[in-house]
Amino acid sequence: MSSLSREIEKYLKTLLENAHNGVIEVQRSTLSGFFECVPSQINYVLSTRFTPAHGYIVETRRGGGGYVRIIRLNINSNNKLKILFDEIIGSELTQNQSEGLLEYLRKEDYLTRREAILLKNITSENVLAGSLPKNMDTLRAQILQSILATILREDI
Amino acid sequence: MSSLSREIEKYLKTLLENAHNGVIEVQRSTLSGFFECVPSQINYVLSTRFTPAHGYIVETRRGGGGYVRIIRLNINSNNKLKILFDEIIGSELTQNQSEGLLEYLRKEDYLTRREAILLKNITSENVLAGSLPKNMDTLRAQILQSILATILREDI
DNA sequence: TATTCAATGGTCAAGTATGGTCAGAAAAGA
DNA sequence: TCTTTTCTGACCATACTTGACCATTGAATA
Repeated sequence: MSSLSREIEKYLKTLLENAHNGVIEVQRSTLSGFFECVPSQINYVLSTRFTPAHGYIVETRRGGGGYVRIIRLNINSNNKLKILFDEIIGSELTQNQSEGLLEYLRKEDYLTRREAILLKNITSENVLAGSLPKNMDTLRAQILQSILATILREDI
Repeated sequence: MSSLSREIEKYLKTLLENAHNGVIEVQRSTLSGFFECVPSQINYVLSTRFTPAHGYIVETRRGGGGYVRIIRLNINSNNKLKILFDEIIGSELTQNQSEGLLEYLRKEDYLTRREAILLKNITSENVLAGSLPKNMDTLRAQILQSILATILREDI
């Protein structure tokens, strides 16, 4: 059972796929009308799935003729990779953010599908389990275990 | 008399049999409703019968539209990996050991050269730095940093 | 020009829908 | 009986949805 947010996300990403320059413009009210939800639902989707960490920038404008513009970042054109790198140094990333970033790197073909899955699993809660492991060697074992499990998967 | 846990286990494994790619998705609440038990019973079954050691990976998501995804591992054809896997469970690995293991996986063509490098860097002392990071989000940032650094390398 | 106001979009907190954890009770097995 | 496994329920964490109220913009109007 997919959530509304996921539907809206999918819809927007389809629009972006079909846009030649990786930019789309929509109206918040129109979108929310289409999906029969409150307008702020759109904001929720944007703020959880179209952040810079996910590889997107959102620009908006209020008032008459207002709009929501979603821009998919393209690494090649503006050295985004190095910028990302700098931004991430010394920072913290939630699972959602790191997942988004890996997905982005995948989409930009900096990672293969398998690489992305490997890395996503490693940075997931299950591996970096809720509580911090006692020491680095334990953590390493958990990571290697995750790697082996991924290699063993039938569906990739 | 078969226990409820065994029933649930059997049920899930039947579903997996009928799934094409060894992956199924269920909802915890639906399942517990079906078997008329408390939701946490499902967790019990998952954690006692669908662990990586048993040949399964479980991925979950909370919140609206949440799910429990069970992925069957392909252990039949890969005895060597399975043995390795069992050895690692609950153990600890020094950097040297994990590097050796990755090297082995590379040599046996379970990993590409690039994958091996990515993973080796992640499990190196520099990333999983001597002292444990303050929290998971910090650790994730360190890992992503390492990934980006590897991607940026021109020699692979 | 200054003011007003309709048309947009933004924020935030509360409510709902999932799933997770853990400790102790109950049941089963040795 | 003693131990292990199973079951239960109270409490927790995360993700999604909704609605009341706020802010900005541009066009119409005074």
